[in-house]
Amino acid sequence: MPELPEVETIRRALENGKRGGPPLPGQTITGAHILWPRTAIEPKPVVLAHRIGGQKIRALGRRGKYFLVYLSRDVLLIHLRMSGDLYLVPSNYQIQRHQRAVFPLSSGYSLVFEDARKFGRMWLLSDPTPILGKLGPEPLEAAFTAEALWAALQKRRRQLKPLLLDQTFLAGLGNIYTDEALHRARLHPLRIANTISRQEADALWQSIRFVLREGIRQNGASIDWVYRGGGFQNTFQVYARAGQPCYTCGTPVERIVVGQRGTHLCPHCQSLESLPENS
DNA sequence: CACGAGACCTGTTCGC
DNA sequence: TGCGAACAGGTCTCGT
Repeated sequence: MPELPEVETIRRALENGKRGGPPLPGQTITGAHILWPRTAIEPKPVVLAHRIGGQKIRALGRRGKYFLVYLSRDVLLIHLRMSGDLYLVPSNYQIQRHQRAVFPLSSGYSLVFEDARKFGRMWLLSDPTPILGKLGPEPLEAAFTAEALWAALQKRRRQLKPLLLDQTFLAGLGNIYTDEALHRARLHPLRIANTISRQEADALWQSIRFVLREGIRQNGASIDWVYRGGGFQNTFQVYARAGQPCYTCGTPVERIVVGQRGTHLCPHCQSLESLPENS
C-alpha cells in the first residue's frame, strides 16, 4: 500500500497513538524479533536486535516512502515496499502469519512490521544519509517548485511515467499517484520529459502536489486486502478504472503497460500528439 | 544515459 | 468447482 500518502498516514497514526497502541515517541525499544531475516539489510538481524535494545524513540519521520524512527543513537529506516504495514499490538500477542519483525516496547506494546510479500526492508544506521541522500526532492516541501521541476525535466529524455516513478528524480510517487497526477495534468505517460513546456510543467507540479495532499487528507488509498482505512480510492480518476468512462470527457479509460507497470490514462484528455502548439 | 527483462514474494482475482 | 495465469501500492540488478 505504501506510496507517500500511505506512509505519511501511518506515521501520523503511530505518532498520535492511533494505530493499536500509545504514541511511539517517548517509548523505549527493548529488543527485536526478526522473523524474516532478509528484512534486515543492515546490520544483520542479530546485530540489529542487540543494538536497538534500550534505545528511546525521539521522533518519527518520513522521507519519500521511507518511514523513519529517530532513536537515542541511531535511525531505524523502514521501507514498506508493496505490502508492508506498521502497527502496535499488546506485547503478549501471538506472532501472526505475515509479521516479519516485532519490536517490544517499554509500554507493554510491540511495534509490528507486517509484510505479506516480504519485499519490505529496514536498516539501523547512525547516519541515514547514504540511503536518503540518493532520493530526489520531497514533493510537498517548499524547495520543490514548479520552476525546479521544469528545469529537471529539461535535462531528461525519459518517458514521464518511469521518470516520475524514479525515486532519485522525485521521492514519494508510486504507481497510483503518478497515474492520477498525469491525468490531472492532462499529460500522456509516454511524453518525453524534455518536450514538456513550462505551462505543462506547472500543471504537472500542481497535480502532483494536489494528489499527494488529497491522498494524505483521505488517509491514503485502500484497494485490496493489504491496506484499509484510506478513502483516496474513491477519488481515483483513472487508476483501476480501465474501460470505464473518463469523468471529464466520457472516453473509456485505457490501460497500457509502461516499464512493466500497469498504466491508466484517458486517451482523449492525455493526448500524445504534440500539444496545442498552434491553438 | 535509457530501456527492458528478470528477481524477489505471497495473495487475490480472472478466465476457461 | 477447479486450476493455472495474470496481476498487485516497489525497487534492485543485469544486459543491451
